[in-house]
Parts: sequence; structure tokens; C-alpha cells
Amino acid sequence: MPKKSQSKHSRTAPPAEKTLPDAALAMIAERFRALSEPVRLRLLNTLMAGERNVTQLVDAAGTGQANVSKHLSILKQAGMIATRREGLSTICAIADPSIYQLCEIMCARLKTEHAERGKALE
Amino acid sequence: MPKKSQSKHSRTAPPAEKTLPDAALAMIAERFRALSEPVRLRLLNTLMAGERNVTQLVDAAGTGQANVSKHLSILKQAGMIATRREGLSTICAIADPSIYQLCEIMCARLKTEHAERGKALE
DNA sequence: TTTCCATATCGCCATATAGCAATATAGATA
DNA sequence: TATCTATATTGCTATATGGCGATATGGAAA
Repeated sequence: MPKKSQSKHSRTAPPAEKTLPDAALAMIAERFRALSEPVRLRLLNTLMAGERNVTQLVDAAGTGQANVSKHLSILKQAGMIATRREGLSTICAIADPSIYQLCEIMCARLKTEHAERGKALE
Repeated sequence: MPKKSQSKHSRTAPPAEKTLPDAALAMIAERFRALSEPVRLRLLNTLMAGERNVTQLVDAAGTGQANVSKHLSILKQAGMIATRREGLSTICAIADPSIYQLCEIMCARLKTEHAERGKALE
């Protein structure tokens, strides 16, 4: 079994993780890239409040319907949302619960940096 | 201690977070984008084992020195690494501890999805 | 000083991607 | 059937980005 007993959730210290294979890095990068676009983050942020159809998401996104459709397909491809057809509309929902954690971490970090910048000016 | 009791890592449920302002989404997207490149992830993954100078990172990255330098400046700009000069070389270190958590979450998610794909084939 | 080493920057090319307008498709209704 | 609605897709343009080779810069050593 090529499975080292390695990482066990340390909170801030280097977990001494073994170096990851290129294939894994590529997959991770792809997932981060799906999150690297403000419109897509707006879509996810909207979906955090519950399911929405595409028209509702277009309203929330502040960009054209074609773009929203494209962004949704990217998020779907990355496994972050799921869609189902309901009559004429396509209902979207968050499919990847880790999105909540990722956003939390990023927001917390932004606040921290902001606080540090403020402190540096005192 | 700046630790809200608010979010306690719910595993699947929407935390009913309020909708974020566009400026916040742009900043979050920028941070995710810094992580959306395999070479940059390789650099961070290498730095997780400890400080390295640029030459060492070039060796680890498997791409040219000019590219590594550019990638490092992107990571630095995003606040994810810090550099200091030491003689002729530039020493790099991880400056943003949240990187460990982000990578852990992504890796865990990849494993989960892989497991689900496997199950679907049974 | 000159020379060498480590790193940063520049110019170029190729590719990727976001936005937009127009069109196509799926499905409901008349 | 025809028609309307919601969504997806296509074609296009402009911009951003990664990789590469060449060059410039900072700093130590001869």
C-alpha cells in the first residue's frame, strides 16, 4: 500500500506534509481556479442562502445570462454545484460543502490582514 | 482572542452567511487565483517543509528561473509568502498559515470525490 | 576595479478566458 | 401545430497569463 501515515490536522503549524504529486497539484489548482472569479464567487455566495434557478442567479450576478450560464457550467464541472431540471428552469445548489469552509478561511484571513494593516499605522 | 463562536465547522449545512460586498469577493477571488496554478502550489508545497532560497525552489518547481521568480512575486503580492535577503540569495517562507488549512480541505475533498467515483462504479 | 553568482525584469509568443450579441435548444402553453 | 420562456451554445474580441530566452541588477569575491 503506497499510503504513508501522514497528515493529521494541525491547525496552524506546518503539518510536515509529504510533497504532493504533480497530478494532485493540477487537480487542486483546477479547483482553486474555479473559485478565482468574482462572478463565480457571487453565484456561490447567492447559493449559500439556498437553491436558485438561473434567472435568479443572473439577477444576482450583475452580468449577462450567457456569462452566468458559462460560469455555472464551470462550477458544475468543478463539482461545486449541482443542477436539476424543473419544468423550464434549471435549479442550482451547492454540491461541495467544503466551499463554506474555504470561504470562511479566506474571509477570516482578509480580516486578519486588514487588522494588521491597521495596527501598522498606529 | 479573536475567535467567534459563530462558525463551528458545520460539515454540510449552509451557515446562512450574509451576502458579501463586491469588493470582498474581488479580494477573495484574487487570493484564490494565486492558488490556481500548479507551479505556485508546488512552490508552496515545498515551502511547507521549511524555508528555501530561490535556487532551491527552481529545482523543485521544474520550470525556468524567470518563471519561478514571477510566480514568487505573485505569491508575495498575495501575502502568502515572505522573503528576506541573505547574502546573495533570497530566502522564502510561508507567511499565510491559512494555506495549510486550504490545502488540507482541498485534498480531503479530492479524496472524497475519488471515493465517490469509485463507489459509483461498483 | 573586474568578475562571478543569485535573482529580478523585459520582450515576445501562444494560449486561456471573460464579456457580449446572436442563435440554438428544451420544454411548457395555446 | 405554432409560440413563448428559460437556458445553453456559438462566434467574436480584448485582455490576462504562463513559458521562454535574453538581459539587467544586487551583492560577494578576486
